[in-house]
Amino acid sequence: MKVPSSVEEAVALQVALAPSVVTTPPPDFAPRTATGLDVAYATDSPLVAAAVVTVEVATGEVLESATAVGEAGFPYVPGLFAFRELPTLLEALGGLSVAPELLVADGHGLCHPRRFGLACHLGVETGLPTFGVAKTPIGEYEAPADTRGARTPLVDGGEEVGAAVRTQPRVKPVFVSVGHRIDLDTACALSLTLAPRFRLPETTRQADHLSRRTLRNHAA
DNA sequence: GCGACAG
DNA sequence: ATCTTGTCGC
Repeated sequence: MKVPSSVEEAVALQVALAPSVVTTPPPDFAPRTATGLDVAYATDSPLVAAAVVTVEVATGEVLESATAVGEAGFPYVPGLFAFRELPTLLEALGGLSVAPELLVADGHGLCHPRRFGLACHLGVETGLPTFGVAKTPIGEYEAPADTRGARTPLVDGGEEVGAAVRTQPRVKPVFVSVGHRIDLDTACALSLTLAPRFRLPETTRQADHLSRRTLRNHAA
């Protein structure tokens, strides 16, 4: 993947790619597995560790994982942070022996100023159904009822760009949005299925742990 | 000008 | 994102 050399170039790339996002799932889409992705950053170096973990949707059991270590070749700019993680994430994905059926990104998809967040970019780049689960919202929303499964619209610029989903009672909701080749209802349903016990889906939890462990091992 | 701003 | 101890709860 080619990393833009300027903010202007990065924005232009997002604007150019955004129209290729598909907001409809494949026919009879019922993934048996889901692959979570996350990246850990080093404190005092440009090193990043990416981890991808494939779990069985029905049980949460880990089936396979892969990692990659690289460098963040782009500064952190809100709205452009995908460019920091994408190259290393794609490299890690290449390490899997079984092709993913569905990607679950750690961040937003259509909930993005140009409707092309990390989850969209990952989806368009790989061609795979993808959605994003973020821990922090962009836009406005009303607090969902305090019941697992409760959901309210996430609105940005007058558009519904995602949903606040309560995966656990008395716990802050997560923010789900479409990445590619999926619809919001399916993404919300899968988010719930993948988070039977904790706030975040098992996919991102596993990927988060593995990326941190990979970064530590790399230092040592 | 000042604060906000996924990870 | 990352820097960090103890503490409450299952």
